[in-house]
Amino acid sequence: MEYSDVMPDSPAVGRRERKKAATRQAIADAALELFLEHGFERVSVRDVAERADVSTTTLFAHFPGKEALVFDREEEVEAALTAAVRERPEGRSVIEALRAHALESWVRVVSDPRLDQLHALVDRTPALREYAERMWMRHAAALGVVIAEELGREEDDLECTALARFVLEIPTLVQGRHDPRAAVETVFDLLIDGWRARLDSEPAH
Amino acid sequence: MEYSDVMPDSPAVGRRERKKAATRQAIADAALELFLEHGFERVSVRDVAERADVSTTTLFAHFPGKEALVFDREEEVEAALTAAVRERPEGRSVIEALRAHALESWVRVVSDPRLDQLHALVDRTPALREYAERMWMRHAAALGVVIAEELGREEDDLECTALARFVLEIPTLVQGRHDPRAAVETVFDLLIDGWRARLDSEPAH
DNA sequence: TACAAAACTGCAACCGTTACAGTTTCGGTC
DNA sequence: GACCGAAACTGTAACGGTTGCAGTTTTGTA
Repeated sequence: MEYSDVMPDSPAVGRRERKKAATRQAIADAALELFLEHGFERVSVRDVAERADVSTTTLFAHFPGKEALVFDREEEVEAALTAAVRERPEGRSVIEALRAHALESWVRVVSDPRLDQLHALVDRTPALREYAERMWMRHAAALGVVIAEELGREEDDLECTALARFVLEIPTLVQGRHDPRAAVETVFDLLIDGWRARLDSEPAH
Repeated sequence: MEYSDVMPDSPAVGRRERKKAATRQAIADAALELFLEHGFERVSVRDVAERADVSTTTLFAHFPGKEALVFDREEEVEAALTAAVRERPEGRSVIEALRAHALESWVRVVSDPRLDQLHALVDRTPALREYAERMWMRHAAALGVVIAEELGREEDDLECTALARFVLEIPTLVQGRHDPRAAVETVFDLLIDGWRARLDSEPAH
């Protein structure tokens, strides 16, 4: 029995991992700061590394590329997505769960000014928009698998993977519309009609 | 009245444009040749320029980037796509026209060995696959507009733009399945159910 | 024939990214 | 508590895509 077993609250992680996390955070902070101030394209990774007081080599040891400096925390997004499906309330269909999740999480009225700034930055930077879309669509695989699991289908079931991809298209589709909530609802209505009596054919849960 | 007006058959284009086109073709040919022989990543744009006997500056005057060397002729693809909708046989719905087009053009049993090689090259090169998908999805805007026109909707009608994007997802969705034709049919069935009585509500043509 | 635009050139530079070879720091082990 | 191997970090140098620039050649046209 060891100390970390007795005190699970305190960081079970040693100095090493803490320092690593600190470095990563310093880099991300420096990047965001510089990007917001001067724009993404006008800041070089060398600038970021300098500001974070690390070598560019170290920077790339923590982030796979320049764009990734902005999109930290992608795993959390995917986790929330799959959780929304997996832990949906009893009796609610998969699509309804996704609709609820979309309305809650994607169309939020942004209040946090930091997130707001970040969103504006991504919005005005084509390279970041493209990167964001690529990252986003990579969740399709995971989402498709979860949906298939929940419905007792094969992992690569076409209807499930299609549903996953189509749902993930929604943010792109409704972006920039005057009434995003209504737009989300409309698209989900389309999907529900298409998948009606197909996804229900197998009992959920 | 000028010579070119009397002889519309003969190239109305002068030596200048002809040479320009020749240069472009030489570059594209050199690129494809080298890429097929050594692989995309192991050939530099400087190599391509050298083989085509032009400067790299000239190369980038003709193509916006390395990947674009492979994807010539994207306008033609988009033209075929919109034409499939616009010039569909009398009485056939937009979705049906797209389904037919998809089955004809996207699931072709490739016989041309050149196209086959090229497809294999793209398939085995992640950078090219991503680029191809990005290019492909850019057609969504044009397709959405055409669909909206055909149905007498607003240009940015949500249901039309959504349909366009979903249809263009299909190649990605059915890629690598044992029966692509059946997969295409399945997805179109889903879409038809979703859009039934929505797109028909406005008379086409 | 003369002139302006367009195509092309060579070169140098910037930037993202990686390889490399070495140093420091840390965690666990005898 | 010294020791060892792994992991984090460093600086430098390079590679490859891309662009800017200043100058040369080619071409259409007045």
